[in-house]
Amino acid sequence: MITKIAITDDHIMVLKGIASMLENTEEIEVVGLYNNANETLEEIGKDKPDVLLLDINLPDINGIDLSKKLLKKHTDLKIIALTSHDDISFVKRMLKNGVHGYLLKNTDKLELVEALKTVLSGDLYLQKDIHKKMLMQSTKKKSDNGLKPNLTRREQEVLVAISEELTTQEISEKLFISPKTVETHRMNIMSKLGAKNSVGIIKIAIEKELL
Amino acid sequence: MITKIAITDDHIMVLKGIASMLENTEEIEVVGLYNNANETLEEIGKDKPDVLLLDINLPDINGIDLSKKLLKKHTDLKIIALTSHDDISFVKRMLKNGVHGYLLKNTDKLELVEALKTVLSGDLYLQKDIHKKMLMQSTKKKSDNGLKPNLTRREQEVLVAISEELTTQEISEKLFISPKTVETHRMNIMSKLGAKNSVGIIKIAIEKELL
DNA sequence: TCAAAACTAAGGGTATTCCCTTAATTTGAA
DNA sequence: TTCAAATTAAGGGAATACCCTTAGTTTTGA
Repeated sequence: MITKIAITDDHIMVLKGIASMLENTEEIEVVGLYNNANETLEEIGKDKPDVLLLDINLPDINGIDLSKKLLKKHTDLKIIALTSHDDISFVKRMLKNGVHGYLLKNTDKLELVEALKTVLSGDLYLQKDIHKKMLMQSTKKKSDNGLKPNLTRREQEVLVAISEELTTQEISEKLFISPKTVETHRMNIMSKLGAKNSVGIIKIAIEKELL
Repeated sequence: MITKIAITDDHIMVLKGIASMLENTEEIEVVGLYNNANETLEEIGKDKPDVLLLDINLPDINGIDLSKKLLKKHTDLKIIALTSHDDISFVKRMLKNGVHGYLLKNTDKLELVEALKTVLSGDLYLQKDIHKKMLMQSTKKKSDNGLKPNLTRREQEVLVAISEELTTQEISEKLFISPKTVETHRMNIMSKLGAKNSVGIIKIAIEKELL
């Protein structure tokens, strides 16, 4: 079973570099080399690669939109994102859009073949370095949340009720307290969370995982 | 430089298994073996390990709370979580709580040493299998959200403004449209998302990643 | 046991949201 | 070009949220 590969990158060096790395490999055939997004969209239909190595930074269309479009038309296509370095935010969004893996451009042949295998088997391929960065980033963000404001038991109950889209009246009936009391609690919650209104309460509560 | 290791696990087999795996290794010294959380909390102060291999499923205290407590007292301690298999949700929460790595219990010596090195150098160690699962899970969840209701461009802008805790008046000034138009958009957003009020809009928008 | 924190409640406004309807104008895709 | 979708806008009223203050009661931890 021969695997057909295509590559999209606006730097010819990269294009030829990867192609030559794969040329001497059995089981792998390079069927297409594209310089930009539009060329990719036009030619991929006739080349029919199994896997596309896709540079994220393209001159015409950004990698996110391009991969979305490609995957809509070619549902069987596997896409591996190529990144130069620090565009981790892009990688995250591309993964959400159904991209199957990502690689740094300084990847050696061994890892490249490994990535191709993984992706073809249906799994996601996730290069170590970037993966670590992603997790570091996400854990940093979450610990960056600051201290959890400590809401009282009652405030917590009111918070949950607000998040259930209940009105003050309905909350008061649910908790068997006066609507005025509910309002007091809501005001205190707003002040503790630094929210301007109930929308802010919910936004911050979800952020800080109070719900 | 000798690295001091301690291990907490309620299964003696596991405890001795890991200990013996590491015994013949230079540079690594096992300084403590603990059967449960309380024993760990009591003894770790005098054993002073550099790294603690910590089983998540303990009889007395759960791994999340334990690691939180340990890291509060011993800020230099590195903790690697040991998981039996499918408790990925726990792993996520432990990472948030500052744990430095996690390993499956069927890890071989090589990977264990690799994990120790990584963690000691200040990085996170993330075993491939679990890592993949985590990403699969998170991408699955995100596509599982049901169809994204397709808000129009303008509705999207209004949505963002609402999430910024702006009032109708403020939104109208930001977008250079009448307050009445903003209200119309908000009503349409509510109807499209199935929300009862702005709180619901934000809750659902965050859930479905429209923000 | 005793003070602090939490919970309760209300008055009295003002501001904002919610709801329904109708309709003119603009935009985008077939 | 043409028609549907999107954007704009308004009237008008009821409902709800927001804001500030004060204050009695209950719970709880030191």
